[in-house]
Amino acid sequence: MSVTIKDIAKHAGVSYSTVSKALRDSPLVKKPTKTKILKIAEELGYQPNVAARSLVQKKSFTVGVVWPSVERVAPAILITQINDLLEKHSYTTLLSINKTESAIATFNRFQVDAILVFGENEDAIQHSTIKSTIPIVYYGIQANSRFPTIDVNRRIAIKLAANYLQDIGHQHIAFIGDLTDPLQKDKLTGFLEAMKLDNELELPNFIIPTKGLEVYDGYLAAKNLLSQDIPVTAIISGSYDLTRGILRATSELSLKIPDDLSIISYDNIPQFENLEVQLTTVGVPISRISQKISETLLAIMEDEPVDETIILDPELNIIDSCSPVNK
Amino acid sequence: MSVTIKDIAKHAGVSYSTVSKALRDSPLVKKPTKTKILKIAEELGYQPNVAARSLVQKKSFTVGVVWPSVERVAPAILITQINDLLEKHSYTTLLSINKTESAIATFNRFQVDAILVFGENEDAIQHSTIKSTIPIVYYGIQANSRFPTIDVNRRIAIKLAANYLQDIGHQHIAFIGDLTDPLQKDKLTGFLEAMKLDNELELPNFIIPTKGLEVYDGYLAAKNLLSQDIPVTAIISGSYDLTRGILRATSELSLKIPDDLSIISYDNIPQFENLEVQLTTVGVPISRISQKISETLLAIMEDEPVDETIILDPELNIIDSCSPVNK
DNA sequence: TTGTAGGCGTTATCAA
DNA sequence: TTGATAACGCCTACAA
Repeated sequence: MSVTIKDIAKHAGVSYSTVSKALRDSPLVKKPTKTKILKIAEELGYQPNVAARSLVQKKSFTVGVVWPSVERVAPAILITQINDLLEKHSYTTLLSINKTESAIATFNRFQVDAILVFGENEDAIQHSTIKSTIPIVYYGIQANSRFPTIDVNRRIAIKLAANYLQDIGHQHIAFIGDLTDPLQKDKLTGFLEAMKLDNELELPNFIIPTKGLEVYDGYLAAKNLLSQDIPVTAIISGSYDLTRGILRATSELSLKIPDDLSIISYDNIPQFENLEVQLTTVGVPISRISQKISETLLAIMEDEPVDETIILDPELNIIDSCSPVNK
Repeated sequence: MSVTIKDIAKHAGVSYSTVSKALRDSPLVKKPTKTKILKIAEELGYQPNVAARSLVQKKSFTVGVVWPSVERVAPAILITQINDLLEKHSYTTLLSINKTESAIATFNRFQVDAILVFGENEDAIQHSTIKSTIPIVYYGIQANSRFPTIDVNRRIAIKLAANYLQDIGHQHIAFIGDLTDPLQKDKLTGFLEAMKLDNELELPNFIIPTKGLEVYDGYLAAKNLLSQDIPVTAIISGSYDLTRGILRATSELSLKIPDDLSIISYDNIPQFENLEVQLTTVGVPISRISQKISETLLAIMEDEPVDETIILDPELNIIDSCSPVNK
C-alpha cells in the first residue's frame, strides 16, 4: 500500500488539501508549513498517483510512443532525443511495442495526452480507420489526414546530392540502395530526376540494388561495382549502414576518398563523425527532426494549431569527401 | 472528451452501474441488456479509463519495463516474447527509456503492477537504495536482495562449451570476447576453469579480447587470430554478433566449418538458424528466459511466493559445427 | 435483474 | 492561510 497525501496530512497534523497545495508549491501555503510537509513527504517516500491526478486534471503529462519494431536502431536515437526534449517540459514518454492498432487502443485507455507513431514500421494498418480520441502525430508516413504528419523529403535529399556532384563535374555517379524498401525507392526517384532518367533500367551499371540495409549489403554492392571496369567517379549511398559497408570495400581496394572516388551518404545521424573518413552527407539532421516532432507534440497537447503535413527539407553537409572532376 | 460508461448508460436507457457490470461480463445482467450495452459501447468507441479503473481496483494490469538502451538488439527479442506472454494473461507492458532510477519512479507514479529491470544496461545505480512500493523483477543482474532476480549462468555455459570441445579432442581452443564487459568476463571465467588456468595471461594467444560487441569486432579478432601462425582448432565466441564477424573472417580466409575449424557460440537467440553455417551454441534458450520472467512477474503480481534468485542453467545445442580431433 | 451510494487519490473551488 | 467538499470515471456492496 503506497503513501497518499492523507498519510502525509496525518503526520503533519494538517488537512490533506493543504498537503496537496504544499506539494504543488502553491503560494497559498505558509513557508514553514510547506517545508514541514515536503520533508514528511520525502521521508515517507511519497509518489503522486498519476491515475488520480489525471482523472481530475484530465491530463497525464505523458506521451505514448508506438514502437512496434524494437530492433530498429536508427529511430532509437530519435526517440531518445524526443524523450529528453519532452522531459524538459515535464512530459514523460512511454513506449508500447504492440502492434500500432492495439498500442493506440492502450494509450487511449491510459489517457495519454498525445500519441506518436513511427511510420517506418508499417504493419499495414488502415490509418484512416484508426479510432483515437487522443491526438496522434505521425513520423515517416503520410497516413491520415486527420492528424499531423512529419516527414523527411528523401527524394530531394538525393537529388541535392546528385546535383551537387554534377555541379563539380561528375558524370559517372552510382547509387547504392535497397530498392525493395519504399523509403529507399523515394531516394532512387530523386537520383533519377537529377540524372534526367526515366527509370533505373536506363543506367543499370550505376544503380546497384542491395539485398538489405545492413553494413554487409553495402560492402557487397560496392565491391561488386568497383571491381568491375566501370568508370565510376562518385557514389551516393542510401543509408548510414550501407555507407559503412562501402567504406570497407574502398579501403580493401585501397581507394582514397575523395581522390579516387567521391562519396555522399544519405542520413540524419551524427554517427558519421566517428567514421574513418569524414563524409559529405545529405539529409535532415536528426536533432531537427526530434525538435520538430517534440514541438508538434507539445503544440497539439496545448491545443495550439499545428500544420497538417510538415515535410522537412534536407541539407547538404559538404565535407571534402568529394573532389571536382575535369572532363 | 472521451466516452464514459455514463454516456453508454444514457444511450441504453439504463443506469451506469448496469453498464459497468455488462462490460465486465457480470452474470448479474440479462443477456439482451448485455448485448445491447456492448453494442452501444462498440458504436461509441468506448475505451475504459485506466486511471479511474486502477484507482478503485488498485490494479492497472500493466507491467513497466525499464529499457534504458533502446539500441540493443538481443534483449529486444526477449521483451517481445515477454510482452506476448503477458498479453495472454491480459497484462499490458509499457517501456520507459529513461534512466533506471527515474523510470522506476515514473512507474511508481503510474501504479503499474510490477516492474521489470534489465540489468544489462547498467547505469551504475545503487540498486539497494531504490525506492519502490511496486515489486521489481531483475534480469541479468544480482542487484537487490529485496526483489527476485533472474539470470543466466554464463560461466557454466562457456565451461560446458570448452569441456565439450576438450572431450572430442580439441586442445587448442581460443576464446573471443569483450573482456571489459562484466557479463563477458563471467564467460571468460568459465573458459579459464575449463582450461584449468588461473588467469588469462597464461594463454595470451588463445584469449582474444575485442574492443566491443559488434559484428566488426568479432571480425577483427578472428582475422587477427587466424592469420597468425597459431595452431588453433576451435573457437568459442562470447556472443551472437561476434560470431557473425568470426564467420565473415573464416569465409574470407576460406576456412571450412567444422573441417578446418570448430566453432561454438554463446547465445540465447534463435537467429542462429539464419546463419550461413549451422553452429553449435550454448546458452539458455531465449524462450525459456522469457517464460521464466513472465511467470515470475505474474506470480509476484498475484502475491504468490517467488524464489529470490533464479539462475537458469544453459544447454549445449550440438550441431555438427565441431569435429573431433585426434591427437 | 437493475439501481443507488460510497469510495479510490487527487485537484480545485469555496468557505472559514 | 487553512480546511471542507465536490468532482473525475469506475467498481462493488447493498438496496430496491
